This record gives sequence, C-alpha cells and structure tokens, in this order.
Amino acid sequence: MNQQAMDLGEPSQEHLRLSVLLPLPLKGPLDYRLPEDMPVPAPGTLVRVPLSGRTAVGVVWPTDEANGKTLPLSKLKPIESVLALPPMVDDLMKFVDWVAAYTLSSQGAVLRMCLSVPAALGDVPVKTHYLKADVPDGLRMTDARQAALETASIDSPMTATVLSECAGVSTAVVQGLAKAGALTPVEVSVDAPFAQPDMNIEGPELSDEQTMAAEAIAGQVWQGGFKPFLLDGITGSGKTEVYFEGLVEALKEPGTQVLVLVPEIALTAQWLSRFEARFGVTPVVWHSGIGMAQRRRAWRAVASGEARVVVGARSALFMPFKQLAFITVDEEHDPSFKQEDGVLYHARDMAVVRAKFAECPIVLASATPSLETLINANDGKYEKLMLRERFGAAVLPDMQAVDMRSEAPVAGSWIAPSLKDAMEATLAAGEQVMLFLNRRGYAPLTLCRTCGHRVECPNCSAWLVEHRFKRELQCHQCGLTRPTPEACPECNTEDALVACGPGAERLFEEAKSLFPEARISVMTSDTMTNPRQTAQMVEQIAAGAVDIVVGTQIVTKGYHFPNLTLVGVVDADLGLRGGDLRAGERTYQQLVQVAGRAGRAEKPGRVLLQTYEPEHPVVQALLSGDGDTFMQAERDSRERHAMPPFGQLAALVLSGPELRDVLEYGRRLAAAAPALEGVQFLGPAPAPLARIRGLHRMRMLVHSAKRSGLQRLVREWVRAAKPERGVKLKIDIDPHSFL
DNA sequence: AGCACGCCGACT
DNA sequence: GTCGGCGTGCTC
Repeated sequence: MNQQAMDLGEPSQEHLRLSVLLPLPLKGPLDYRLPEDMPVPAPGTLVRVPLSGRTAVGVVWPTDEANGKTLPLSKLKPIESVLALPPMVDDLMKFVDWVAAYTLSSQGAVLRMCLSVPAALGDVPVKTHYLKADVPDGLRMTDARQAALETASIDSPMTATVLSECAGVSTAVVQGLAKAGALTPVEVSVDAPFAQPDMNIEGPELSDEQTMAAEAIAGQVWQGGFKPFLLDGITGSGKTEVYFEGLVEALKEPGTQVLVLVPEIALTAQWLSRFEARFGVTPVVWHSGIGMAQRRRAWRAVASGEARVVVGARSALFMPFKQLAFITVDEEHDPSFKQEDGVLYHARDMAVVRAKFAECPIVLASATPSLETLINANDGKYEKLMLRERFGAAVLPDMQAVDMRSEAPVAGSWIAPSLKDAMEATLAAGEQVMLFLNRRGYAPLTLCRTCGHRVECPNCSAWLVEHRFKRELQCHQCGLTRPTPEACPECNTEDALVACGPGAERLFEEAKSLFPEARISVMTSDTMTNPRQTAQMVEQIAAGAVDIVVGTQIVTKGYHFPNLTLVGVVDADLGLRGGDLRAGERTYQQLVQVAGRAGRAEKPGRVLLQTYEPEHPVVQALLSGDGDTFMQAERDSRERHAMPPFGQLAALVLSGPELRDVLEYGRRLAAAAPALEGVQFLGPAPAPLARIRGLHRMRMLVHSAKRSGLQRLVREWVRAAKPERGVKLKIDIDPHSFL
C-alpha cells in the first residue's frame, strides 16, 4: 500500500497501478497508471504506453508480489490505449517468465520474440471493395454502367480493378457508380483468411506399428493434459503419418491449435505437399524468411485462433496461440533448434516446457533421437513409441567402410577407387548416387606455394574459403567476400595460389571428370538460396533428371529420392575432429540421416563411408547398425563425467575490440568465482574462434554436477565481477556449440 | 531497443 | 566560437 495514502487515511489508489512488460531488454516490467476512464485491463492485454518521449506496445503483466521498491503512483505515466487484439493467454505469459529465468535473459527480450511482428500490432491495411447497392433514383444509365452493375455482386465485394476488368469497363465507371451510390464501398482486410484443414480426408493405410503409435498419441490428445512422447522411427518409417493422426485428433475439438516445429524451412517443400494431401490445405507457415505481410497475416491468425495448424522453425514456439492442444517437434535431434544469438534457447527443450504450461501432449520425432531425449524416454519421463520397419517395400541400406589408409586416392582427389567403382555400377544400372561432404565451397584453404601464405579473413581467425562457382573467397564466420586473387596477396607471385582440401564444389569437379556423361547437381546452401529454386532442384532429382547429387548437410533434411541407391560419405571423420561434447553423437546422427537417403523405395540402398578410422565407435555403430550400444556408451560416459543431462553446463563468451580489456574482464570473473562443492569454473581461455568480426573472444565454462541451481549461481557470480568497458558478456545455459 | 545527455575534432 | 561523433545510461 502507498505509504502516503495510509498516513492520510485516504483510500488507496494502488489498484490504479499496472505492471506492463515491454518487448525490450529491461530488467522487468514497468509500472503504469490506469486512466480514470479506462476499464481495468486483464493481464495479457496489449496496451500502448508512453516511454521516454515515444510510445511502445506492451503487455499487462501479472503483478509480482515480491516486487520490492516501487515508484510512487504520482510518478507513473498513464496507459495510452488498449489495442484491439486478443489478449495474451496465461500459459504464454508463464512460459515467457520461465524461459527468461532459465536462459538468464530479461522477460522483455523473451516477450520480444512473441511480439516480433511490429506490423501485426498496428491496424491491418484495408482495401476498398464494392458491393452492388440499390440503383438510386435518377442515375444516368449507360452501357458501361449497366455492364458494371450486372457484374457487381450483392454479397461478395470486389475491388474496382477486378470489377472493371470482369465487366470490360474502366475503373472510372466503378468510381462513378460508387459516387452516385449505386455501389457500396466496403473496407476489406488485405489479409485473406486461411483455409481450414479438412479432417475428413482419409489418411494412408498405416502399418501395425504405425497404428499403435498413432493410437497412443491420438488417445492422449483426446484425453488432454501434458505428456511427452518420443517417436523413435528409423528413416523412411513414416513418422509424419503417425503424428498427423495426433493433429487430426487435436483439430476435432473446435478452437484448438497445433504447432509443428521443424528444423528448417528447406524441409517443408516436400513436407507441405504431404500435409496438403492429408488435410486439403497448406498450413500456416512461419520462419525467418517469410515477408512482412505474410508474417503479419500469420501472427494475427494465430492470435485470433483462426490458424489451426502452424508449421514453423524454432521461433514459431513463441507465437501467441490461444489454445494449444498438441505440439510436434520433428527431427528433434537437429542442431538448428538451438538458437545461437539473442536469447539463447533450445527450441526442443522449450517446446516441452510450453507443452507443460499449455497442458497438452508433445511428440518429439526422430530417426536418431538426441541423447537427452533417449535418456528421458528410458527413465520413463517420456513415453517411447518405436517404428522399426521401413514403410512399404523399402529396407535399410547396406553400410560399408572404405579404409582410406589402404585405399587413399591420389593427391588432389577424394573419391577412393572402391567408391568410384560403386558409382560406376550404380550409374550403369540407371540409378542415382549421392556424395556427401559437409563442407561448402571449393576448398577450405588457399595457400601460396611460393611463400606459404594462407589467405585469412582480416577480421576473424579463420581461413577464407574459395567458392569457385562465384569466383570469390568467403569468410564463413563474418560473410566477407572478395574476388579470388590472381597473385598471392603476401608476396605478389602470380599463379602461386593453390587450393587445399575438398569442398562440395571440388567434389563436383572430380565427379564430373570421372563421369563426364553424368548429370550432376550440387545441393548446398549456396545453390539453394530460395524455396522455389530448392523445390525445383529437388523435383528434378526426384524425377530422375540428375544422376549424381553432391551435397552438404542440407541433403540430410528429409528429402525423398526413390531412385537414389548409393550414398558415398566422402569424409566420415570430418565431424569428429575438434571433439566437443556432442561430436560423436552429432556425427552419428548426421551420417544415419544421410545414409537414410539411400534405398527409400523398392530398390535396396548401399552406403560407403570413407574413413581413416574404421575402428572409431561412431563408424562401428554405423556399420553394425547398432546405434543403441553406441548411444548407451555415450550415455555412460556423460554420466561418469556428470556431463549433461546428468550435470549442467553454462558457457560464457566475453568479446570486445580490445584484447587487454577482454583479458582483464576474464581475470576479474575468474577471481570472483565462488568455491562450491560440485561446481567447476574453467577458463578464461581464448575461444576456438579467437576473433570474429574484429572482436577478440575468450571463453569460460561453468560445470555443475547437479542439474539445479546453476542459473542462480551464475547470476550471482557475474554480478560480483565489475564489467570492463567495451566488453560484452554472453551467457549460454546448456551450450551446444563450443566455438 | 531507442533516445537522450555528454565530452572532444572540423567547419561557417 | 558551433555542429556532431557515438560512448554510457535510462526508460514506469
């Protein structure tokens, strides 16, 4: 209660105080005063408020009782207005608070992800349409007017352009009729409503195990309540059809909404057509690449409840669903679910939390589940549903290693003789080959053979990667590009630069020289820049217009090429170098996914893994097909070292333009580290990428043997060390990248 | 995130 | 003598 009001015995005005959370990285919500003439807005209401001379949109936030010092009511600015948008539901507000606390970011920064559509918060642009009205007395009738009035409809409004074109008259006629009152103008939102999914379309025939899994999911959706499932099905086993049954069940209830999270939009070209076949419409799509207008339309449709199904990348998790009834995270193991800038969160983990607040079931689907998810399933926290058979006649491909120690190809080439022979046989049989190398460009290093100079990025500690198709060198860290030089930038010797190591473009060149007649496509993020181009390339390959596909990890994202029977993994050891916590697991998952591209239809597939370490557990697991034993060994190793998910990690990256300042801040942080049982502070050490965009970077790591209390510990520790000027601190709870 | 206030170089 | 660089700090 307000101190002054109490002293003077006046009635408290405290009910006029409202907490408003703004989508800005402030410490917490700000207090505003409710104007006398405004009805009390419920928590979740979107309001426009003044903020240091400007105006901002915020959300009336549930009041935090523990909130200590408050500004006197008289100092508060009044709420300006209430927006004509549906209020944010309680479970989303709880989710925002939870994510902020977990990731050590401000509530406002998390709210910003929910309100990431500035245009959606304003008025929707309208267009004038025209309806036929009664012909007013004394209207001068002409042939053109007659035609226009005959075309105009009494109940479905048309724009002047459409109306005039259909009637074969000019728009001036339409305007004239409108002015005379013979046509009624109506303001129609430019956002067309979304078509509603059709739940009456018969799904495909499901196998017994698919049916069992689908029934378990649909049963839970029908019953409602939070419950996570792991849908663990080998590549090509028809997981999508199974969780589609969950969607169908959820949508039977009016007003409910469903979210499908997918790693990247690249997946959705083929995914969308499957959805369309099952539901008769395309779902609402959400990802960073959609334009402003589509974004506004999608956001508003989700907020109003009109959008029943959303398929989107990780940011879709923060959309303002009114009544979320079911969530699926497809390819739940995919590393792209980890957001690596801004609010650092893992969309798969946060999706489980959102499902908990929304009290709805969630399915995590993958052919290669993450270790975290497997452990939760084995501990009984998630219900495990298995699909062990490939759909239809397809069988899992045969895997073989190519020992590069005994079969090394000649210098400057990367395809071993046995892979070449297999390619030859496959092509001769009229089937397709995929070569997988997870490295973009032509060569990762350009070296001067005269002076030994390595061409590096001036702003980052990274080599420039040659992109021969574009005739340029690129820095994959900061995006710098420059034309490929003729002479060495260091010693100026002409024609002395040599490309070292393979990239996808170079592999294309090698494949071309081995099989000059073959039609070859390169699938990388460089050649698949827009969805239309991507869809076209995928279609061509699927139609058999391509013999050899050379691709980077983009090819692991669920494409289905029926005539593809041979996959060559050019460097199976690539992902194992550097060796972070998940290197083995990630490589295993990636190679299973690539291998899964082979033999997806009637013809059996074959996979050749080129490796210098055939004994490596990852390679052995792939060859034997015994992923369970491999993952069990990974699990045991994590448990022994109290690594996640048994213990927990937090990574700190300090970065700044001056190395001394960065070092000094690191020194202070290290000095402020408390001595605690079961907690280790490591570093500061130079980050593997010690410099990016001209900023020097140091890393620290906090390892807790327990799974709780880490956030609090880190918050208090960091608060104890005074920051250094110009140095930025990024805290990553549950880090996945160690660069 | 904006937008102000605030101390040191090239202009009318 | 001013205009303006963007470095720190606040927004109820």
